[in-house]
Amino acid sequence: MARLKTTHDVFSAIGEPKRRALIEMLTTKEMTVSDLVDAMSWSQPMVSKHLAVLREVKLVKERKAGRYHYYRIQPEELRPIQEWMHQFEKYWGSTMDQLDNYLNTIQTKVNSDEKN
Amino acid sequence: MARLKTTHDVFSAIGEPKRRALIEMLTTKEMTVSDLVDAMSWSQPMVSKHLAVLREVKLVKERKAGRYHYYRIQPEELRPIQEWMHQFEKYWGSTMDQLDNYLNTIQTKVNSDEKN
DNA sequence: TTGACATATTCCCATATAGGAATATAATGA
DNA sequence: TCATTATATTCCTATATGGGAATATGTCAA
Repeated sequence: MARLKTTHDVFSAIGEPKRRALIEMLTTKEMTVSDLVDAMSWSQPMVSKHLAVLREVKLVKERKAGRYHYYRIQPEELRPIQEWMHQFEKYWGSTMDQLDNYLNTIQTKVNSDEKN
Repeated sequence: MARLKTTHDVFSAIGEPKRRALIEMLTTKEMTVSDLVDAMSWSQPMVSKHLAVLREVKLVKERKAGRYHYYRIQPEELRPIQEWMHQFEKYWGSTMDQLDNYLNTIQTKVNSDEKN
């Protein structure tokens, strides 16, 4: 088969840098499509199409007011990512360096049982 | 243009569920390709090809010992994701304790739903 | 009503997969 | 040397883009 659809899940959806940029832009405020077109300097169809992907995975929510469509982020939908990262945090504590040390320690132990 | 290469960055690389599974499997120990083939029940070329993507974005590191190629996770390469997520933490609370509570709540809810 | 504005969708195309199968490369041991 | 084992790469194909251009849909205002 080919690659997964970008709308398969949140991980796929945020794989595209432009969609991450949209999410960042929407972090603090609700914005219309044309607000986003101005802010990002992309074509209007490009903005609409990336928003459509984010909408499908529910990372953004649309609120229509006449001609204007206001988009806002749905941060709770990012939880799967946070949870996925969380499984690594339980090994590393607060810093990446601690995780490194932890992994080096246990992997050294495992290696004493090595095959060669 | 077409879609970004999966090796474009860490975000693209982990968009594929199988690659996330490999990373999870490598969290606690170094493993050879055949270890991973056995653990995941995928074909050997499939494992090797997904590892190649992870290797290219430096999420895993290879250590060759004779015929065996040991792979280990490079956790510091997950930092871009952690940092990107950090900006949203304020929406659900920044501590892992709160995340734990959230997860426990969900789990409890799921369990009680199953009983009905 | 009608033109202008706001947004979404469709068409087209070049590109990059993911997966299966076959094959290549490399290291080992008898 | 040669068969076996371990891993990587190549070939093939169906599929899904992301971007540009054109167009459709929806809404408002004069």
